[in-house]
Amino acid sequence: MRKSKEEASRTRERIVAAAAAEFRRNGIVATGLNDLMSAAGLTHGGFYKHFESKEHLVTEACLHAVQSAILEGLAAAASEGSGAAAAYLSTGHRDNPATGCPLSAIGSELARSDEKTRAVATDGFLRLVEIMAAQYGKIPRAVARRRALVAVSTMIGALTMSRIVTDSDLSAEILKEARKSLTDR
Amino acid sequence: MRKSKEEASRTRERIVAAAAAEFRRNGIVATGLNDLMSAAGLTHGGFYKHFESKEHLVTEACLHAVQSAILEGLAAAASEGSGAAAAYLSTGHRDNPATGCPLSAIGSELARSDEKTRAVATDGFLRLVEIMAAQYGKIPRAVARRRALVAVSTMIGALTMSRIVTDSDLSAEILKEARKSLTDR
DNA sequence: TGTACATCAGTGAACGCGCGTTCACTGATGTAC
DNA sequence: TGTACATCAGTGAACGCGCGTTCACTGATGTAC
Repeated sequence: MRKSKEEASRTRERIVAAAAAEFRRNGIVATGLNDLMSAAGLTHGGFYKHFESKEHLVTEACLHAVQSAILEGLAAAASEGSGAAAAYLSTGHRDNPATGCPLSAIGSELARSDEKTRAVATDGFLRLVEIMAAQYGKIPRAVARRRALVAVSTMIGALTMSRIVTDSDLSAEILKEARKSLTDR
Repeated sequence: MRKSKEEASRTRERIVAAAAAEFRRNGIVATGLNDLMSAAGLTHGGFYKHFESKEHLVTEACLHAVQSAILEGLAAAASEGSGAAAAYLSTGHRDNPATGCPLSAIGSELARSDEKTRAVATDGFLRLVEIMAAQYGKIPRAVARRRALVAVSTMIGALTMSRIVTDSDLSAEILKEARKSLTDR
């Protein structure tokens, strides 16, 4: 039953993609390797042919999530004139954590993850900061960066809260007010 | 071994307090009832004399966390002139999630909790919003509320990120910039 | 007020279950000659 | 190029463990007379 190198690396990629989605959907701790491997169309036994441990997969899944989420964020920011903040603070993003920003979807779990995973998350955060800073036009780089640091914090906090809150009007209001405060300048 | 009503209700309170701390320290899913009962100085068997299920305890622990965190936040905001934002965005708060705001400590897990728990979290969020709004002086109530909605989102996002980030300078910078942007007005 | 009985807080063993991880096995792929 | 052998991706059963939950039991507390 050995698979070709090419097919094996595609399998590995499928596991990482499934993990990136499931972790964001259900949380890291709450997602079992069994569910994960089933989601990737495999049996659980083969997991350790690809990864040393669940912890290692978490790091890779986080990297995958950051990269795909950033790519979509960039695309949205480039195509619309409304910018990255509006795309980030949309109800579409709120309602689809599995394909969205991991900093919002699993933020409090990332804070308890190992150094490597947190380094990957840090990198993703800084890329988001740069995307925001790049939108501020002709102000000094350092000033734009500082403003973007706060803007991205607002985005992450607002999206997280919009998912917690039980009142759907309040949820929409949080997103709207955050959007307004980040785009009215 | 029956205990008096009074002692029993003190025991119950001890379990809730231990849960509130442990959930914020280690996360909800990652905290077992066994650890929790030990932390409260009991054996695990007695848990169901006080609570219907872990889920019910989560709701109560969240309420406890919200109330005590708010009380401390209020005290800090009242005593210092620097305001609630400065207290919230301090390194002391960042380094002690077990006694801090649950929205930052377990935000992404709260988003996946049941309706009741999320209602408690919503209430806590709105109280934080009111505390912030009350600091804005003589602007219309609705305007202050909208501004506070964004301010609290920024506080939650910035504190969460300051705990994720692997670079301690960056962590401090996130807190500092968020503090500046919320107090320089 | 004192006595007899019911209640129930807390203990500790046990339940089934799913977790992360390991392992013997299969058989197609890759490699060496 | 063809053949023989080693490699290893994936399977499925099994490992020990801790999870949330249940239960029989103990004995002090609460209650009824």
